[in-house]
Amino acid sequence: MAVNKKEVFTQKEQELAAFAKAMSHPARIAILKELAKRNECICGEIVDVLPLAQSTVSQHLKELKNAGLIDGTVDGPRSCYCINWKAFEKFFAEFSGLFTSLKIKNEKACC
Amino acid sequence: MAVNKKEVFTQKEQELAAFAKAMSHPARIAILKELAKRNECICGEIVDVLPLAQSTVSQHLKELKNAGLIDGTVDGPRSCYCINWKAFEKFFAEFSGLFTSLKIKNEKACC
DNA sequence: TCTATTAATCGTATATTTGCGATATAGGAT
DNA sequence: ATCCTATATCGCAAATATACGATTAATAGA
Repeated sequence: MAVNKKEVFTQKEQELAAFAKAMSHPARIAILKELAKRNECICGEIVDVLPLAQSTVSQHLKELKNAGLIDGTVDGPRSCYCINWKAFEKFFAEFSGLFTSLKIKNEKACC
Repeated sequence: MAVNKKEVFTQKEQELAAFAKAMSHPARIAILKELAKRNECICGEIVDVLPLAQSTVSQHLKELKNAGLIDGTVDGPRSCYCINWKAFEKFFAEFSGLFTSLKIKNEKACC
């Protein structure tokens, strides 16, 4: 029975996992690239660039937004998405921190 | 219907997503921490430390192994897991590279 | 040889993710 | 007011992930 056991882990572990999860689909990585490529926020073109249906892209955008990696403002007929650099950098810094702390703990080679 | 569309993205995007996916569960992050903590590879204790059933831990270990993040050698009754630092560093470097390239492309603030 | 121990694998139940078409919504243009 | 365009949301189907107990496999020790 797939009871969700995620809450038994530390807050930090959950945060890092959530960040990784947001990045865990090639479509979302492609979306982030597209968002970064354009300076202005005319973001409707993402649908044209990606080989996915409009509704699917919209869903991926929503997930990125829920994860806090991007901001989006609905503006009636069109909407505007862009990367939330502050949040993104924070997540990335945490992620780097994890990596570094793992390495420090493991100076001795093992296998 | 949920046809797997991952292959329409670039190799790199798929690799990065796969790495992120491996890190996208708090249990797997906790496992990596435990593996890093111990210098020797007596890794049966991971099951004791984590609040999960033995079979579940085994499954997470398998996924980390499939992703290439850890090595594991079965040794009869007990088995030995440890982080594959070479691969891990490679993945992390790629991930950092993505982050950096996103930032470079987006010097101008947008929203 | 028999038994205990350790860990992988199988089977199963449930939850979540992915994807799409259809529909709803919300402004802009005519 | 009516139509057009761009997006979000809904409903559904299929695939994957998560979790566990039971079983199997493999070896170490009595």
